[in-house]
Amino acid sequence: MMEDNTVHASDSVDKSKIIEAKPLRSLAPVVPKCIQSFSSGNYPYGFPPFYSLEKPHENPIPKGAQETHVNATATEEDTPVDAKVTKESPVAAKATPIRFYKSSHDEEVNTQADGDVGLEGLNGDLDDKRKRCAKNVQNCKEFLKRNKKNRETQGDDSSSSVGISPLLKDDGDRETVTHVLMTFDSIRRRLCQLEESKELSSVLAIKRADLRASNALTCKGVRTNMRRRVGEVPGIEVGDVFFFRMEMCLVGLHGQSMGGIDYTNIKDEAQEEPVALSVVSSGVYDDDTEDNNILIYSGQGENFNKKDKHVTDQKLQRGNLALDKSSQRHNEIRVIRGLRDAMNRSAKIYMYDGLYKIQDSWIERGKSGGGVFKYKLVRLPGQPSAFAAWRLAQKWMAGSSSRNGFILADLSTGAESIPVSLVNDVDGEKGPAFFTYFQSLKKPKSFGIVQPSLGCHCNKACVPGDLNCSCIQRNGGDFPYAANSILVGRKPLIHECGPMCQCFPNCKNRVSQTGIKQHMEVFKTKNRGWGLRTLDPIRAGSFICEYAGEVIDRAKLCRNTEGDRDEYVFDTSRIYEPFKWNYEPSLLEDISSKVSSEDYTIPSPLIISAKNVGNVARFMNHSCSPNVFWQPILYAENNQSFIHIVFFALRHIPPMAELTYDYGIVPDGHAKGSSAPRGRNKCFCGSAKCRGFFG
DNA sequence: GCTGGGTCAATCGT
DNA sequence: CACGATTGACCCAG
Repeated sequence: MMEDNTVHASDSVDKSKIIEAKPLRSLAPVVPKCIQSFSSGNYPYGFPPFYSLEKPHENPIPKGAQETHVNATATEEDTPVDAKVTKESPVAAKATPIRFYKSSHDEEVNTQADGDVGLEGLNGDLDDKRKRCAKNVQNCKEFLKRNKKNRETQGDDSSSSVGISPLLKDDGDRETVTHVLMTFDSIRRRLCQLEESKELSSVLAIKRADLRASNALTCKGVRTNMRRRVGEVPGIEVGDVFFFRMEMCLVGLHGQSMGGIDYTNIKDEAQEEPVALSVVSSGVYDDDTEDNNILIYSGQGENFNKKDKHVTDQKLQRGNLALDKSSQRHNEIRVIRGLRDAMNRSAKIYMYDGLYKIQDSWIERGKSGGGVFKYKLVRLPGQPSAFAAWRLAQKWMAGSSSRNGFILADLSTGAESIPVSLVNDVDGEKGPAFFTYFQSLKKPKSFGIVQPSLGCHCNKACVPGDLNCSCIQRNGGDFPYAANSILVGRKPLIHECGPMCQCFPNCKNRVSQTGIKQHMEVFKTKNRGWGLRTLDPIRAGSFICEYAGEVIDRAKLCRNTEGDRDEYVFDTSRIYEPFKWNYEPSLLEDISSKVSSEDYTIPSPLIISAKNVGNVARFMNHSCSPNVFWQPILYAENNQSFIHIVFFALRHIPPMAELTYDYGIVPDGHAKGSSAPRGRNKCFCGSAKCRGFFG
């Protein structure tokens, strides 16, 4: 492939060349489109006041917020140890952001004079409105700037309940990385929800929830691995997936919010030179190769000078220079591989593919004729398969590659719109015991909760922010799902639209009723029987599946327990360790702080047996640090409402990862006959937080 | 339902 | 301390 147009960098490049600085873009004044939104709707602020359906004591209580948070998070692996030590700090207590707009919530009226533009001019003339909007935008920008300035002082505020200790901010660990990522996404989801329901006036429109969420975290010091480093990053594992560039910034994997090459200057004896830290290959420069252990990475820099319309060569500076130096030093470089999201074509998924070293570099003629730097990165041996495994999984899904231990293409035999494959590359077992595949609940006639009002009367689909929709009302005014059917937050009960509703079946409030969306497979584990794993990367909050099966009563469960044990039982009356998944309101002080309980409070216990009838959920194993959680969901069918147990992704899940949830613990009183320890299973989840048993 | 151009933006080194 | 090179994420027109 080395042809005439290919020259080795070391031979013929004038490394002293310096690029001409030229602006690539120009800033234009922004005129907000604010007039329509102010005049729309019957209510002055765009939406009517409503009363939360939650119990009153579940509403925000800023007073004890610190303690509450600590308790709520202590259970999951997302709270750094140091963050639990909350010493009194007057700074933290009075750290009030400058509010630059009025909240749309009546009870959250802005009292701060500074930057308060208010909405009292709503009835003024259009010019006045436009001016106010412009001022609002101005204030918004000032706010962000001020946030930036405050970072150094606020960022060190480790006494804040949400902050991270200075030590962990420099060098993280797995727990902290997970905590930061989950906090980021919880806020991002909430911002999307607010934006989609138009609870914010259009001047405050959050076009980029990812950036706003990241800004909130940076201001509060919820970051980790801020020390820039060569090589591996503590707490980040090869194969981890990310859905936004900002996520990688926040956990110190790749410090550039946009740039593909991250580098830093390091000082040696009297010498200072740039070295590369990480590169993101996102497919825009066709740097793909057949061999997944090799990455041909293109240098940065335009090949076309827009000013004088001349073809230019890339210069050996910035990222290119850093890559060159790293090559000479034989430094490790982290590689992040990006691919289009198959579920959401406009989005991208990034996977950390481990450490590489530059083996070769040269200059090639690009399509426009200008010189382009090329770096051949080779993956270091001994690392777990990540990107390669992902690509292989894609081939399996496409059916273009055969595989070891393949038993069945579709275990659901067409019941699911996406096939569920069955594989065993561990031993000779040909498959799990016989059962009937069924997607939902089979319930006795006696079961069901009759509700006075059934179903909404929306025509077409239910729209977020439409408070006339009775289903949205039942959800406390919130639409439970954000774009891409991502669950925004956990609640004791979520109300979906159902067959009784008049909205179309494609209404976005029926996420749990449309079947699985991920490619999954049932596989034989080494020590836990059959398990369920995903072939697709899964975003936090994604619907996975319902726990399908037969609704049974406790008497029947006990009968089963005495004979051969029913291992395929879901029982809501078990004890489930609480964990925090929803957004932390104190990170969104300037926007809105509606909190809902994350406790499981099922009115009457629900027991589902998937022994004879069930879906993929029956294969999900237990873990003490799971990546999936369950959420009760209610909707009406046949004049009755039923609770369904529905699983969602707790965090981002890489392809080929096993899906697990917490089975909970059977209360001693229920372990009828047999003594508690005997009724319980030894846990093989292998997590650091393993309780040792479950069930 | 896809593509392509336009817009606005966070970061860290210069 | 301000600036600028980088190209992501999203939106809307075609």
